[in-house]
Order: sequence, then C-alpha cells, then structure tokens
Amino acid sequence: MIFYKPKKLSRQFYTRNLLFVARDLLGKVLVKKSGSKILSGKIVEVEAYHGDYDQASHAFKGKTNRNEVMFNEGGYLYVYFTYGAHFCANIVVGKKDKGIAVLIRALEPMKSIDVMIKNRFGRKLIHDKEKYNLTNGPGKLCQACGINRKHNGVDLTGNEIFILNQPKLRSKEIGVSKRIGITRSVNLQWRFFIKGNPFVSRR
DNA sequence: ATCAAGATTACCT
DNA sequence: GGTAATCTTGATA
Repeated sequence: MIFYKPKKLSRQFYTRNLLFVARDLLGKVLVKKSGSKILSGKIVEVEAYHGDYDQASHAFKGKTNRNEVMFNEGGYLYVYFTYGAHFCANIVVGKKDKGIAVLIRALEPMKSIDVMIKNRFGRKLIHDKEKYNLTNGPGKLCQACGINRKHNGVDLTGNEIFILNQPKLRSKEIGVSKRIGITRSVNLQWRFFIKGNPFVSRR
C-alpha cells in the first residue's frame, strides 16, 4: 500500500503556463476552512481565460476595479459576482500583471458534504440524485462552499482556502471542449474536465 | 445618470 | 430545449 501525503500547492505551481496549470488542476482538492469545519472537493472541471488574446476574458480590456485581482501573480483567488445572483471562483495563474486565470466549474464533494447541502438547499437532501446538483457548476460550488466577494484576493498559499496536490492524471482521463456560456473567442478549446465524472456540469 | 451585458441557475413545457 | 430572474459593473453621455 502506497500512502500519498497531499501537500498544499505552492506559488510555483500557479505561476506556470496557463493551459498546463488548467489541466493539472483537475483531480486536485480544493479546501476551504469554514469555522470549525473543513470543506473540500476534487476539481473535476475548469476553464482557462487569458487576458491578452482571449476576448472572453474579464481581463481582455485591461485592469478594472472588478478584475484587478486577476493581475496578481499566480496563486490568488479571483471571485466575481454575476447575473445578480452567483459568485464564480477563479485561480489566478502566471506572472504579475498578465491577467490570466482558471475558472473552477465543478467539484466532486469530499469533506463536510452536510455543510454544502445546507449552504445550497437550506435543508437535507430529499432525493439521492440531488447530490450531483451540489457543486456541478461554477455558481453552485461557490454557494456550496460559502465562497463570496469577501474571498476575492485570498492568497491560496495561505490557510483559509488552498489546494492540495494529488497525483497527475493521465491525458486519456481528461476531456477537452469549447468553453461554456461565453459569446466571444468561442472556438478556443479551453475547457478541461475529468471524463465520465458525474459531477461535471454538462455531460 | 443611464444602460446593456453578463465565465449562471432554476424552472417551465 | 427555452427563458425569466436579478444586480453589479463598465462604458457612454
């Protein structure tokens, strides 16, 4: 039996090439401390956004009040509010002032699932299949984990929110597609997901 | 000051 | 598969 001791991802992990970081984030474990509880989930779906030549990126038109965290160096959390209702969480990637990030689109819940259920629905699960509706979307996973505007700019090398390393996936385990819900730069194949995972937002 | 768009979701047929 | 809900933001005047 081989034991794999998960270690927190370092600054160095995040400051690499965007598409490498995006793919490598699949299978890693997002951890958020919430009072005495520790919430966690495996990252099963992500999308890459680049500030320079990607018109779908919030950073494409340069730095604004909303997106300024995207211009940090890699390893910070960029959280934005959209459609009057939802927060979405991104991992800032690359060097300072680049405006590069990876959107976390879906998690497979692991720890404190009871808290996620309460955050999402305010009640216990009625149908067993509802567990697949907890964190299978960028807004849903933020609601489940209690991620909101006050987490914008959090340093992922700190202790409040961080990501644990896991063994790298084989490329045959990773699916690739166009990104979802955008209207510009739609042809970039910058969505990555774990093939066959039931918590991915769209099958 | 006003306005249109939005990296979504839930609910409808 | 279609669409209403809801409000912040950035752009324009």
